[in-house]
Amino acid sequence: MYTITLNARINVLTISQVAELAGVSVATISRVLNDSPLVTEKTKRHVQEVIKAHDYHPNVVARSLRSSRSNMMLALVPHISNPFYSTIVQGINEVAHAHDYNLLLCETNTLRSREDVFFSMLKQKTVDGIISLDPAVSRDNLIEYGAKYPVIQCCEYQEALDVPYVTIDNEQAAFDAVSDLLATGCRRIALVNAAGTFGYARMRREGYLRALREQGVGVDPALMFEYRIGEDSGAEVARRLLDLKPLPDGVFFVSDVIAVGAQRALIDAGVRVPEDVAVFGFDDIDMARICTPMLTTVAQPMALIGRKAAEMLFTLVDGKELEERRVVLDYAIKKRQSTR
Amino acid sequence: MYTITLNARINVLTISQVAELAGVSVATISRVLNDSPLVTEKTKRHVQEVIKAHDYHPNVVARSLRSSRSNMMLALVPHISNPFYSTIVQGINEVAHAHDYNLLLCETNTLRSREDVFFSMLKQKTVDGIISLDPAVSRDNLIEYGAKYPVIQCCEYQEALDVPYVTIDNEQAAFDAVSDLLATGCRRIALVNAAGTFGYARMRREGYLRALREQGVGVDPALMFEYRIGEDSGAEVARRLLDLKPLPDGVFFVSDVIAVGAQRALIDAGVRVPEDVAVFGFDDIDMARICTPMLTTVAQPMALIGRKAAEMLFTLVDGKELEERRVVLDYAIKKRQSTR
DNA sequence: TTGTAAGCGTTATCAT
DNA sequence: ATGATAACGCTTACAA
Repeated sequence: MYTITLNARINVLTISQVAELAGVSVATISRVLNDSPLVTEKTKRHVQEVIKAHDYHPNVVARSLRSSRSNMMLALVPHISNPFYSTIVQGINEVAHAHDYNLLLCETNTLRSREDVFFSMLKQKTVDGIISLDPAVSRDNLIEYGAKYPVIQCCEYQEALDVPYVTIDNEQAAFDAVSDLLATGCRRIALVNAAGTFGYARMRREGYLRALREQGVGVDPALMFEYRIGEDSGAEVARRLLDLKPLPDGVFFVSDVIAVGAQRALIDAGVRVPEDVAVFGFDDIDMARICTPMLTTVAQPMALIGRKAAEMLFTLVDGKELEERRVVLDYAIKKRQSTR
Repeated sequence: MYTITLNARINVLTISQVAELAGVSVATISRVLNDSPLVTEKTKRHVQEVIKAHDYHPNVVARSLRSSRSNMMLALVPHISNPFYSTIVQGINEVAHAHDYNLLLCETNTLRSREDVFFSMLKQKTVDGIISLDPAVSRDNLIEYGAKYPVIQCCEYQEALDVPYVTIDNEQAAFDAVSDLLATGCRRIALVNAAGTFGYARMRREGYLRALREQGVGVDPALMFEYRIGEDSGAEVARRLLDLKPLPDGVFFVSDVIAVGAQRALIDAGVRVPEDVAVFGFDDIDMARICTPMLTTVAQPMALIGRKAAEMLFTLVDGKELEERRVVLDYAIKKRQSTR
């Protein structure tokens, strides 16, 4: 005999109530719910009818506790309001929903303590996997959790760690961008880069240096800048650029967000773009096609990157082997008005 | 060879193991964990040391199953990559983290089926509360769930429903914007609005009409447009605007995202802004200060709106009474270059 | 003040 | 093929 206990707040059926309604055991209900082949077609149909008739939905928390599966994945981003990240997240979300998963959105604000909390959710099975978009993510967590749980590095990655990743060829993309700047006559090309602790920043700097070297253009350390993500704005970077005498004739920004802001400030200061200074961005966010002049940039396939990362994560979550542990997607140079 | 071992409980202590390590019962551990006053200072300290020494973290799923509290809240947004929403979400997130809560980010893509799934998480205690940013959210869900669970309407709201909300005075803001357009000489002012099914769209239209009426300017239905959120781009809207003969001398857009895109297309078509057509936006997203000409707009305090909504939600989650169930925050008119 | 034990709603392992 | 029942890890009466 089953006791029927109604939820205090609202009439939410439990599996045992459904069992009683259907005249079978909870085990049978559970089997139908999980598509077990051990149920006759007849009882299966009957149970499904009862479930439908009473609008029963299994309790996901209980299921998660018992089965150690949460149907939830986590995306680690530095700041969600950054359009570069939010577009990738949209791609991740598409795939997550297709797999009947939900996305826990976690902003680290590049704080280590936050990050630790999020990674520990893997142990607890609060989430089944993590996609890290955070370039500041710690090696330790990546090593510790990446070895035991589904973890994918997205965009930023640490090669040595054997944690699967999806990215573009940052060095070559930067090389292409700077080569284009050189080909259109620039000779004093500034580099506005993220912190050198980030792999993508190092690789883009390599590409920048290789392009200069290949054209026999000398490197001027005074032209190489670093900005702090989430702290320095494009306008601030522009001020530092304007202090340069003479002005550079081209600037390669490793982020569109910074590029459009700096370009705006440069123009306000009377600089002509691209006549005085050519501006090259990176990412191809919406703003790049809306600012004036429209920004020449390296287009990253952001939604695709997100979708791919999510698909890789699900392969891991399903306990399968990844065909490619290192996925390098194509980028594209978008020539617009901010360069010659 | 690299294999992911799922369901393997590695290194994860349970409460009973900690109890054994500390030489007390699980109940005592639980009491320490939950700050119960029924534990002596001495045992409390001892237990805390053991917890710290072994890096024990309670399993949140089990806790959630038992206590019907998930420490998770849900934000319902139409599209996360829309900068207006992502900035509000950032505000929500700040408060959530301060309360030791996590944010489940749910994109409805304005799909009813999605929405239903998310609301039903309240029943299951998968989430403790919902903040809806979706203007297309259904009355039914708001009524059904709003009466029984913590639900806050954010920006968009349905007055009649008695579900608490935070917003700005949309009618007055639109009135102010259009009045400014009129004051600077515009007489043929177009309205580019969201679907009339949305409350904020109706209220902004009211403000538009009141401003015209007050200045004795006739209303021309041919100047009133509707775009579909997430489908029509600013460029498409601009095309429809360009079909108008003669062109309007001012346009009031109820969304910056559409305004900056349309302005860009207008300029590309040879229209001078603001000389030929003045452009007024709404929201004050980052792009508004970066596009050329810089966009005159109604600034909504997005991060503040998000924070306020989250605080209200927590009041409800804590079972307390809301001091204000209808919060109307201040907006500000930002005059920039796109109007005269 | 501390311990014992009964759930929370599932899934999975036994029997039958 | 189906049913009874023991976990999953925690909170909380109720006992001691």
